Amino acid sequence: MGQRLNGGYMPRSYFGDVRQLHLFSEMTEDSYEQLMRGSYVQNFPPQIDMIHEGESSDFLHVVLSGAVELYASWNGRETSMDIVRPISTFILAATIKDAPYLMSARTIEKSRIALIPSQDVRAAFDADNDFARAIVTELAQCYRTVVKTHKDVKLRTSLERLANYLLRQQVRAGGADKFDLPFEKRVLSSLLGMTPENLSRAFKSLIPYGVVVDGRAIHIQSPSDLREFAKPSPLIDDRGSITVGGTVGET
Amino acid sequence: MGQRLNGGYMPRSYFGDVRQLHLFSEMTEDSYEQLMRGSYVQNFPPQIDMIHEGESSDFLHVVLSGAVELYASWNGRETSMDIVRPISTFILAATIKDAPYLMSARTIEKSRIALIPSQDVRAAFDADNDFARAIVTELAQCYRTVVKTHKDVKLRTSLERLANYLLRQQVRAGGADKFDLPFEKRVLSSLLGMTPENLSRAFKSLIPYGVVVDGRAIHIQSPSDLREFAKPSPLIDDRGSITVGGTVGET
DNA sequence: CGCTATGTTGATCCATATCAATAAGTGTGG
DNA sequence: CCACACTTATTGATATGGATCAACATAGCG
Repeated sequence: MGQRLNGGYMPRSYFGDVRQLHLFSEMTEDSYEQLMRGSYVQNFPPQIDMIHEGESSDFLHVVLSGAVELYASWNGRETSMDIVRPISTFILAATIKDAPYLMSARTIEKSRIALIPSQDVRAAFDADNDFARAIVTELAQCYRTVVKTHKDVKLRTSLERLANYLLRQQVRAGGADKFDLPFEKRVLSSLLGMTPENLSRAFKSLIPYGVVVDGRAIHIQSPSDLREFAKPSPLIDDRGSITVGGTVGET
Repeated sequence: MGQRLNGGYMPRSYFGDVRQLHLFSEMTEDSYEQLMRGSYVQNFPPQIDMIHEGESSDFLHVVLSGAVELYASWNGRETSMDIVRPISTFILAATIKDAPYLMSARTIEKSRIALIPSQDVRAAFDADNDFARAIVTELAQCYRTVVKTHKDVKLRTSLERLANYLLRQQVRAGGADKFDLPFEKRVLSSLLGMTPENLSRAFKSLIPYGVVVDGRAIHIQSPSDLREFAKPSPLIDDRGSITVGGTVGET
């Protein structure tokens, strides 16, 4: 403990950013100061591997800016599991259980990451009852999100997953009929469990439903047609949409 | 509240069975008595739907005997998500979040189920700090199990999933080279994300690796050959194996 | 401005689903 | 306890979603 890599101790200017997460907002000031004392902030360029599955979980990570891809590998294959955007934590479960990471993480953009020593998180968990309860809420949320993702994969074809993904993104874009994909199509294809080639063709297949694609720009010309095809369900597609500092919408 | 369906209040004879779950073992005697006071036990025949996805979560369920299939549906399709065996709880996350069930549940055998009113669970969660911490451990466990299942589906072919499933079952059977499938092949195929026809052919494809199947009886003649093909990974295949009252093996 | 990574398109292959028919269990009631 | 009925499992034939391989186009980026 105490070894500083780069970036040094966490500047107090970030204290507020991290604190606004549900996970930390109800902690006692004491516990929070204690946690931050051993934490630090690092800046990463894009495409940097931060953690690798199988390693022991030394830090709880908080994405302050940028974007992080969680992915998994087996037998030479690789798949994207989730994309984490500010301001959220990741690998909380591994931290709490003091168990190896189940997923790897790499930046997909230039990112600023807060690193909180796992043993400090566990100490706060033991000492602070409200923090323990906040972790329950967070983990229940994470659990339900993975269950939804798993239903998505097992119950839908790749075309249906894409259609529903676009509708979810439209919601995140505030309902606008034009928005940009938040990352490369290559990453999207892996996230949706398909190949880049298949994704390319899937976009084509959605033209009859009024989906127009130009690079990363998506135009949903006829939301009703797309919805009729996609048949979105709150039990799969309602994901916690984030407005900085608060989760909006029950999940 | 207070409406008794059938089975009446929980007989004290079950108090110990439920208490031995990690989830409840560290509760104060007070909180535990409080929880049990409003709970009851019901016996179900096989193939009975107990809860349906989308409903609000009125009870935390505990499987005391038998087996329960968690499954999910969308647009006329259905898939098995997990099988819950004694003694375990299910739908804890929905209970805690007071959110709708994401999965349905039906008995696959004659089963005895304890029903604990969700509001009592939430009350205990608020009042009992140790219980809150036990829930964290349980949810982290659940989360990691779903992540593993999701990796299994996204990274492996159906044949590879079957091979690894058999190896996991072998572990559960204490390493014996002969054991029985714990439920119908139809259910197994859905759990593994394939059709019954495909499962039937998959078993055939494993013959070269020394897998002999006769009804539900499995004989793994050459574990080393099967392992060489299946390439099991602790980051996917180590699932919490249960010895009544305790989880054995880190997950 | 050219290199390299990303994305598209076409041809083909493979895994898995579907449809159809049969066989084998399994449970139920006479 | 057996016979029937119904469900589950197997097997074969075929269809299809999606992967792979290959070539080319395009877009970022240094």
